[in-house]
Amino acid sequence: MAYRETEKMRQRKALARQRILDCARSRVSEGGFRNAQISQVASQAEVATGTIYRHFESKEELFAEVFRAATEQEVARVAKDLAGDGDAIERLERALQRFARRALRAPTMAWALIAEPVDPRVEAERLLYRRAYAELFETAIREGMAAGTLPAQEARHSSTCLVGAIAESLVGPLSPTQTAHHETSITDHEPLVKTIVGFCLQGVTGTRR
Amino acid sequence: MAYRETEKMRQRKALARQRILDCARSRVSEGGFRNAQISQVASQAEVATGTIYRHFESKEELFAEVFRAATEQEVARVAKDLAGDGDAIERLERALQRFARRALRAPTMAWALIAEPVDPRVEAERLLYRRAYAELFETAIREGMAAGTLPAQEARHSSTCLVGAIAESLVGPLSPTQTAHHETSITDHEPLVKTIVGFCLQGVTGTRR
DNA sequence: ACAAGAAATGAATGCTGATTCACTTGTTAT
DNA sequence: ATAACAAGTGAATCAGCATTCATTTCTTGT
Repeated sequence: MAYRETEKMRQRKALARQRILDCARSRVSEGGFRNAQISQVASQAEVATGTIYRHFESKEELFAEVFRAATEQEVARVAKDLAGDGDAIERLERALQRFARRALRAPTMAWALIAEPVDPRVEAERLLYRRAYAELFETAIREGMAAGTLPAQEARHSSTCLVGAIAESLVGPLSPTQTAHHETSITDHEPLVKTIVGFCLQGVTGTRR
Repeated sequence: MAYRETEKMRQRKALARQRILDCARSRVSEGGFRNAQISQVASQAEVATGTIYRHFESKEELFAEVFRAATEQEVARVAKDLAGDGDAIERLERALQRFARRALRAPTMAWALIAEPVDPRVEAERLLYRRAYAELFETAIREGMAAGTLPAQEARHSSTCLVGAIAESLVGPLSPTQTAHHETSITDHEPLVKTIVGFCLQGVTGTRR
């Protein structure tokens, strides 16, 4: 009996794993999932390609985890905004507004998370998180309905519409072709943000005919 | 001086080309773009794989054309509905409703067109057509604004929200995992359709705060 | 019927990365 | 120091398809 996994080793491994995840994420935030190859991630993380497979089942698994981590952060932020002060409408407004602004500030990553064509394993993760967003909004809508600030409606479907409206509105402005050139130009996105949020709130606040 | 392309030949070629397109489309409507391989299309069209390259630059080009044709049809239908009788609101309602119902009736094809991960050449086509839809809606919204049936708004952005809301709402119900099992079960989609349309109309008709 | 060329064929090739694995290096307990 | 085993390495392999191209089959005008 000689080698036994020790705490030190466990930490070192965890560290390496984290470093790989971080590098993968940084790769994605540069050029999207498309040009994040295993070999690149490996060299950036200063490990051999083979090592990556010691920490992750497969490429898809690795990137699914990258996706998960990145999106969890976003979901948490939205959740926080939705849990803040004010009535349901105000909270929805704040959450939507900030979400859109954050996305527009980190366009490549946002595009990768929202709209980039990805392989099925990662796409599955995306669907999961779209649902997560929708559920957060759904809860807020229900609260609004209970408090009487929002009219009766199918909260589930409304929230989905909301997610779709904001995602679609961002796709254009975020897409690499749009972003590529005037990377630095300070396009004023505020009108866009205002309309998106306006539309969404209307959709939710209006009374059904 | 011997062979000269004749009318008969030209027609025959056009026919073959069309048959290839049709088969490609049928492949897609079965399992999406993902499992539509050149070799399969070829065998279904009863030509050799090489022949396909006599008619199309590349796989992507072929499928971009499939996409174009399928989507053009849809765009035309929406355009027609938007050009019908009634005020802007009624026309928008009709167009949205029918669009959703058609999609839900042919889920695999709709999913391929709306949400399936596809390669860049085809994705480009998709963006184009999302824009086309948005522009149709935009026009309708402007007409409504001019006629006084709709309040002043950024028609461009509103229409994008509209496209997003409807697309997102359909993704869940259309996705293969949802569709696969209860293929035949007659899920009643009407409540969904009703909420989507309600949300969209609200988003467009409500007065800005 | 035949020559000149076009179109069709499909087996062989090529490409792009992900994945593997025989080997090297590192770690632990004695 | 050494045995026992784990972790790390990266060149070689593999896989899945798209694409090519030498060869065969078909068309046409004379």
